[in-house]
Amino acid sequence: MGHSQTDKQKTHETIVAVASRRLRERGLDGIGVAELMKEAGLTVGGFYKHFASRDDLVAEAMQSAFGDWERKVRSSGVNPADVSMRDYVNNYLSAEHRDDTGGGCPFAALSGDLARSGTECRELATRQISANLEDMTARIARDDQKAGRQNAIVAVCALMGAIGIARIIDDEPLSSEILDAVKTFATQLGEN
Amino acid sequence: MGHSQTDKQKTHETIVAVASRRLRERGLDGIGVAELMKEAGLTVGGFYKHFASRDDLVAEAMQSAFGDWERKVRSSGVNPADVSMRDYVNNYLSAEHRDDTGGGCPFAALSGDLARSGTECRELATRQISANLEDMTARIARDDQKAGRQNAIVAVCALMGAIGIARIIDDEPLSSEILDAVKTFATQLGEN
DNA sequence: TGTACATCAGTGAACGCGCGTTCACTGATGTAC
DNA sequence: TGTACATCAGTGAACGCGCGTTCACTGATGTAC
Repeated sequence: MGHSQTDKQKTHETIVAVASRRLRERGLDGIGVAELMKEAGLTVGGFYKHFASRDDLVAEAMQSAFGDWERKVRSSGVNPADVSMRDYVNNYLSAEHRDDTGGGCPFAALSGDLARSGTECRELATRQISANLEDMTARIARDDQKAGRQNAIVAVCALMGAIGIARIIDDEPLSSEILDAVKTFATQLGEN
Repeated sequence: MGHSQTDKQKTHETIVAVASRRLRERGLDGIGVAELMKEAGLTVGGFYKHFASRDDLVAEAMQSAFGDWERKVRSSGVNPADVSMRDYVNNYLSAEHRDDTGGGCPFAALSGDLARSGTECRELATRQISANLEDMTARIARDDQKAGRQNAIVAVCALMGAIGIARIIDDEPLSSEILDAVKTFATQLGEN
């Protein structure tokens, strides 16, 4: 291995990418440093050339997870800059999203962990939620602004709740029924 | 300490009660056996007179958490046997519930952990969710049965999602706004 | 009723394993002359 | 261009701590006579 700056940066990004997935899959303390480095094709010791501590990585991976998800959402619609309600809902409530926790919405995967985590993560998450609410409000073009905001909140909560519940349920038909019911509801909010 | 059966059973229940709260507060692997026993007023070693393993306790505490919550819900309304939508929603989306993860809805607290846990827990949780959906459907007395079921699903998802999000948010006004918006929406579903 | 013995919930030290972190070392790349 | 040296990403063994589990022991209660 070389030690040019770009090489190091690539390695860094690989570690963060692996962590970003695994943390969503197994929770914020669901994977160890050694295993993580192995999955990134490296060995334990090198970790501390990139991060001051495991917590440091978690914070960075969390940020990266929000970015990954945002990017995936934008690429899921016909118009990347402005994803329609229909596209957003079909993507969010798809069986693929339900079955790919590691590549999915960080809130749905980590709500419990986020609620318990430190100020830094909480502030980041709060900003992200605010942004999500504004995007959702934009998808609900209504005459009454106040009602639009309220519907946006309900939609965001219902979507996240639906994925959370659908992932718990040990019964495929019921799990799909939940995704579909919320899909129908939320899609209607986009039609006016 | 004596060793009569009732004494042992009381101790057992104390341990489970402490675990039931702490697991919801800190996640399924958020508390250690020693700390748990200390909070129950005991010492480590005695743990294995009651449980075969930590996993064994977690399973029992999970079951107990569902029971605790169910009991709390039934005691929150005017009529314990049949809690109205208004009572249910006001209880579920209260600041008290948001701020008392340990005494609150196990799904909202542990959705991530439950999705990752074993068959036993998943099956238990699935049964619980089915029951919750039926109760919610009963609260939404509609002419159209199919619409009632769908609205029940949306309501359950929105409630759970709202608490999850409200707990993450680091900004009291926004957190309350979310609870209130979903409260208004869900309460309306109960009025027909 | 009183006495001797058995039971077993609870004690607390000890064990072993896994995990985060440290550290001396390697060897490929970059720089100086 | 070629050579000697410096840098530093990555290695992998080792350390220390915490946690789940085990175990020999205690002492209060229950039972037998």
